[in-house]
Amino acid sequence: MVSPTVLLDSLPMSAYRLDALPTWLLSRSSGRAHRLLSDAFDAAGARGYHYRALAALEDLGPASQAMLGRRAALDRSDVVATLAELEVDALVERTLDPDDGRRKIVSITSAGRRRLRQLDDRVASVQEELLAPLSTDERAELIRLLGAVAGIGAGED
Amino acid sequence: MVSPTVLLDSLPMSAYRLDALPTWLLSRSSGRAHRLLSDAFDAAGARGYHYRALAALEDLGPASQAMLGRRAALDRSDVVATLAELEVDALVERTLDPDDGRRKIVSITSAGRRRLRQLDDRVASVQEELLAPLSTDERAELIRLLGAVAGIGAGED
DNA sequence: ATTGATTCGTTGGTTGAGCCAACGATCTTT
DNA sequence: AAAGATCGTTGGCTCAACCAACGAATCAAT
Repeated sequence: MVSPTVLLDSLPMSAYRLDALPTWLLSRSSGRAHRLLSDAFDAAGARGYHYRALAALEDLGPASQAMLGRRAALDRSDVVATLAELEVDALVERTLDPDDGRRKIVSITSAGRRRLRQLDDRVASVQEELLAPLSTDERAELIRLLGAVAGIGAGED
Repeated sequence: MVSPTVLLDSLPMSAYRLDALPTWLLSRSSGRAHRLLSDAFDAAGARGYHYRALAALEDLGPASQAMLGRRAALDRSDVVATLAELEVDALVERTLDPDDGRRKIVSITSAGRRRLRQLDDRVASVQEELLAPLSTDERAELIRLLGAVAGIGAGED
């Protein structure tokens, strides 16, 4: 364990210590992102969980609810509720897994794909608005650094 | 308004679209940061609001509750509750502002400063753990980029 | 083959951060 | 003097995230 004061001393100084604190900056920018996304989603009558589920589903292909939950970072119980909502509009389908009686295989429907494309557009607009202060290179760098911090691609199944 | 598809096309590709989405990466890393901080704080019998208030107070010097709330991004009502909790342990003091009957001037006490130093150590450890995958240069760059995205230093009073 | 552990979907919760509305009191603006 | 803004305070609300427990099904290990 490195001495706790080492990092802060090497950080850019500000009149206000919070403004140089990575966790604080993360919290603030994530909060802003969340606000923008929320607005965009409920202007479309959707919620964040819907997008995460649909996007993960199209990427995964037909998958069990448990797999879907892992991929979209949704608790099992939240997957249940989310899928129930998506099923109302026939955006997803559930069938029993013939090879494993515990599982249900979830698939995105063509209506779901259409819906996902709508939401993708709105989500892309939010990225644009959020990253407006950054150049193209800076955006790519930010994504790379955040990926490392978030532990993406660092072997979870 | 830029076409929504422009950004995503210029982004690094991943097998899973969420993993290339800035808002998603922000949410994930912020979530991880929040979890680490929460654990650190309640191992010390504190909460995030306490640290934010104490840190902002030491930086600001004696300040009104409204000013404190703006600086620490706390709602007025949350400032009230937080200060009440801090006052129990005499970490802050409140006096009426002689120049403005609406205001109360809040000051951090020496006990508050001692407490803040404890929490600062724990917070620094969390930064270290969170940023472990990054080099020193990368950490500085991440802070810079997040500052821009969060709109820090972009003129709020 | 039976037992023990694990996984799956589901139900029914809890927590905490972030807000919002409204109020009386006080200041500021006109 | 009147109208509007700001202050601290009370009492709420929402939503993302998470947890515990359950019966059913599967898997692992003897």
